[in-house]
Amino acid sequence: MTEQAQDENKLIAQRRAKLTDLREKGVAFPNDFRRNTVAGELLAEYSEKTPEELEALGIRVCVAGRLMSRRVMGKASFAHLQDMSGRIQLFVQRDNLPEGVYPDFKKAWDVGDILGAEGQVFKTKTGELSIRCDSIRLLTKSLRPLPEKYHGLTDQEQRYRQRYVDLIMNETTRETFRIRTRMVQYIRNFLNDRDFLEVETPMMQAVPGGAAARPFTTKHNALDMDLFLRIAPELYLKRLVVGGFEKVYEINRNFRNEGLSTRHNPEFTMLEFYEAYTDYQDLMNLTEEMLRGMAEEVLGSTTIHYQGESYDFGSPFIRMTVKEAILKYRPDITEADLDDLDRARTMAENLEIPLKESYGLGKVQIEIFEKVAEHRLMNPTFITAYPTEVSPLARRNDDNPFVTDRFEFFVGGREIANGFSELNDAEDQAERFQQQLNERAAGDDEAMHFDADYLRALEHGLPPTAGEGIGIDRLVMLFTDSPSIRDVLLFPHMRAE
RNA sequence: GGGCCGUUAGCUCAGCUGGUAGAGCAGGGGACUCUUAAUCCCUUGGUCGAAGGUUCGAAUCCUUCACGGCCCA
Repeated sequence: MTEQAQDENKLIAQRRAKLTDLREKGVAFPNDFRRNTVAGELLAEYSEKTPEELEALGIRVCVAGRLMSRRVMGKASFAHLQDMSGRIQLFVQRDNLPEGVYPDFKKAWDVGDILGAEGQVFKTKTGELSIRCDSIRLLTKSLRPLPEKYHGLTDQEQRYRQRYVDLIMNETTRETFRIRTRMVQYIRNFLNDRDFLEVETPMMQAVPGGAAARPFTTKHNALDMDLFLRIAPELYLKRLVVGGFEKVYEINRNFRNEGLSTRHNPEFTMLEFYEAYTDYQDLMNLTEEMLRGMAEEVLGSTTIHYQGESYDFGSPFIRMTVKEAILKYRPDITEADLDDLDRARTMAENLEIPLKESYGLGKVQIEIFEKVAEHRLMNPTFITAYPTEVSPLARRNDDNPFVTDRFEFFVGGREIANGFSELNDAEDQAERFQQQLNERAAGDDEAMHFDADYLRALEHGLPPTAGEGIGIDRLVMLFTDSPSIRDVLLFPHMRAE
């Protein structure tokens, strides 16, 4: 038995028999039907017209799409055809069609089939815009039954595994992915308007860099060489700034070899952009402008409703440092507690945070921040002054080299973006890479690799630059009120069936 | 990784303290020329996620596994 045969059933067998009949009669999968409009266009153009006006206009149209419902009343039927733009009702009458077509429509064709129809636009007695068909054809036989018309497809596993069925059945799914595309288009327009250059950098890298994460490995056979799927494009984009592309961005996939959750998929989409002669403050301003504008344009509102909460993208975004955030949410902790390694470790242990011996003060502070503050950052918030220890690619602050000119951006308790003034001191970068190697040797397999070519690029001179990464999937979750990252990925990663 | 929940017809779901399975929709047959979850009459359809175990008897109880969902780390 073939794999395919395992889920065959009577319904499929009946449809296969109908397809066999079609093959015997001639071309079973014709491709000569041409439509001249779509459902949404008809509805937009003629919904407001009266039946009399439509009769006087006498508009003839050709539409095509999937048969989603059929109500047979003897010698006449109503049906709904769904195309990319929406649904239009068909009125199909035996005596308005060539001999023999109507019985096929009733018996040989099934809900789910792809049809082409031609006729005049009119309104039914109940006022629904419809097409009175005088020609109708089967264009593609569907062999598998669709889910039930009322409840549709609700099983989440099937919605993810068989996204094509989910898209056929669920308008909210279709809308989620349209919004996703509009968001990405908004970003492209926003950055293009500001003279950023969109580029593509390697997905397969000999040295994985730009983030602290475990990479996927692969092998190039001809070169007999191990390669890593990229965890970030960062180091390549900054090489381009060295090369003189002073404003660049890339929107593309990153791959991280981590567990799956409602917020993690092994491949996910990231926007990264870099602009020379700006700093992280400029970047925060740009981010705020972009996200506010995106909400207005894509959702028509600066208030985002997510899982019962509301987030305000219209007011100025909150800005505070890592330490301020900790002190705000834990008034019992003092600044002095955070500035001393021993006292900070005690604080962390009281909070039941597991610490490694190798953690310095900066890492301990961040662990405390993540435990007590991060999940409480609901409205759009920039957190700044990240410790240098946890920011190996960011520029040190001029007044306090313990921290960097870096921010992360949070909404709804979730990290959405990460940006900083870039470290363009090649010698400092070399030391930071060395420190990462030490951490790797100490057992941290997420520590960064030493990238000698990147250092060589920095030695040519990276202009003062700021750069940022924005997680597109999490942003889309927020904008589409989706509880799981799988809801915003067309084909989320699943275990084998 | 841990806890809880789920997996029954193509889909959405019932199935009680164990007695070998049901509905609606879809499908098949019939009636019906303004319906829209069309309606009315008749009707087909199941490896109850998988494998073990307990029992005279398991969809139901137990164990393990698979997949998914939610929460936690």
